[in-house]
Amino acid sequence: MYTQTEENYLKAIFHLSEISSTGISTNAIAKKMATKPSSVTDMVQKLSEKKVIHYKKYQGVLLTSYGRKIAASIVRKHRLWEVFLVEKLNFSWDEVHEVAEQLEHIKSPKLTNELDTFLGFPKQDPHGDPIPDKEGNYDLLEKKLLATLGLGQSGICVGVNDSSSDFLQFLDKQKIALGYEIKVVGKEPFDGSMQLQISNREFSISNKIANNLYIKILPGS
Amino acid sequence: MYTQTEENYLKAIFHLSEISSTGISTNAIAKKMATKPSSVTDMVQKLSEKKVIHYKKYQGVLLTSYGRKIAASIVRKHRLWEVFLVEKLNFSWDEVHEVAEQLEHIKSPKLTNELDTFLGFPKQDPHGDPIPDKEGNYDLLEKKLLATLGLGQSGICVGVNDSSSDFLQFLDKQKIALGYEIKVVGKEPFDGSMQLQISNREFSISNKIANNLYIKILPGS
DNA sequence: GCCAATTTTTAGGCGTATCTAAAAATTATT
DNA sequence: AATAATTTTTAGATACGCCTAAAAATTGGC
Repeated sequence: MYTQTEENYLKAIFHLSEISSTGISTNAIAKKMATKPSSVTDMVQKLSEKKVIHYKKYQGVLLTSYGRKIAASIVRKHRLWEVFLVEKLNFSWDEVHEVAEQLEHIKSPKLTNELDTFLGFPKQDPHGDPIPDKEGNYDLLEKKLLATLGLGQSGICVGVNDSSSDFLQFLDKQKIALGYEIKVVGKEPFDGSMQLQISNREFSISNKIANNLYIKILPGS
Repeated sequence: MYTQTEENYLKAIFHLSEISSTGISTNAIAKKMATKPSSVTDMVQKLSEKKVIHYKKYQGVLLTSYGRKIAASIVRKHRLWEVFLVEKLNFSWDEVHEVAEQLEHIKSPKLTNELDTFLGFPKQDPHGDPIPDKEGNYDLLEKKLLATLGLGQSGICVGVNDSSSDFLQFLDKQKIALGYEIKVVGKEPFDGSMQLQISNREFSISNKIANNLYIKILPGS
């Protein structure tokens, strides 16, 4: 069994591993965990003894396959709870993270799997991130600019390129927000503008807008 | 903010207060928490500094009104989660406690209140214990012998007087179990036997049986 | 390839929550 | 009321997770 702190370190290393494929540095972990590098050294030595990470002095760490499985199960719980909070308890996109950080540490395989069933086996969380299955496997969703999507494709809005207040206010006015599912229902070759559908609402945006919105493609679209 | 351990001590003192109305002894708390009396002394000194209990050396402890409110909010969360687990996630009566012990420490007033709404503002948990409201108020349900119930009254089966295997096997055969709601639909003056209804199933039991089953009366019955 | 800058580790300390063993206070017995 | 039994508290120790300060190893610049 792992303490909440150990689980948080595993999760941090898991997320850092998704970016850099080399060994994860003590400093990188310290930054992510908002602690000091010396504390990280203490913890990675402990995690190494527990065989969940590979660690050699001064060489950074990597998850063992065992450690990766544990980390994935924590991420699975985190994202399932996020879906629950948004879909069943009227939480908004930006309120879920803090609570899910707590709920992800609840230890009960039955709870996790029944929750999964209750929610209808969702494949993505409200931010468009994939939910690992019981074995820890998940689909990597590709992040693209909205402008690159083809007709009929849909995805979840996950970020902006330009964060000027003009642009953010435009998004607000059009009721486009992170976490929304957007479907491309038309593309205008002449000016690159796009016809979009968000929850049965249709409207069009310019090419400039489409080049400033990041989207995660939903599989099978 | 309180640590999980502090919350568990508060809850233990809260439950012990429901029984004995005098000061709660160090030993009683140690027994309930499965720790040593010396550990309890350490903790009650800390809780006393935080003004959640009244404590004078060698004289036991009592919750302050502030402490009682905090304890009630933990019990509220525990029991709401129990309802959730049983009604939404197919947990059985006896599986919920361990998981609820973890879930009760999640800190998010919005979560608690939305959960309450989602569940339709239940007044009892699956064991028939009352769920405190936001202010920490709750109805005390009276525990009675089934034999003392009047015609038309109903309650939740919460315990047995006689735990001989003969008696427990009888309950099993009749499909009577803790947590079940029982309604009295007939009383026979001649031999004191009773006609019961459990989830649309009707059958009768002898007076001897009725004198060995504890029931919590549901308000308004 | 050497020296400086950076990163990482070690050493020693702190607060929490626990324990055991022993001392102090209370309660019960005669 | 004095002593015995019990309860409670204190004292000192341990594991966890964190810190600061200093030492050691690695990396980068010239």
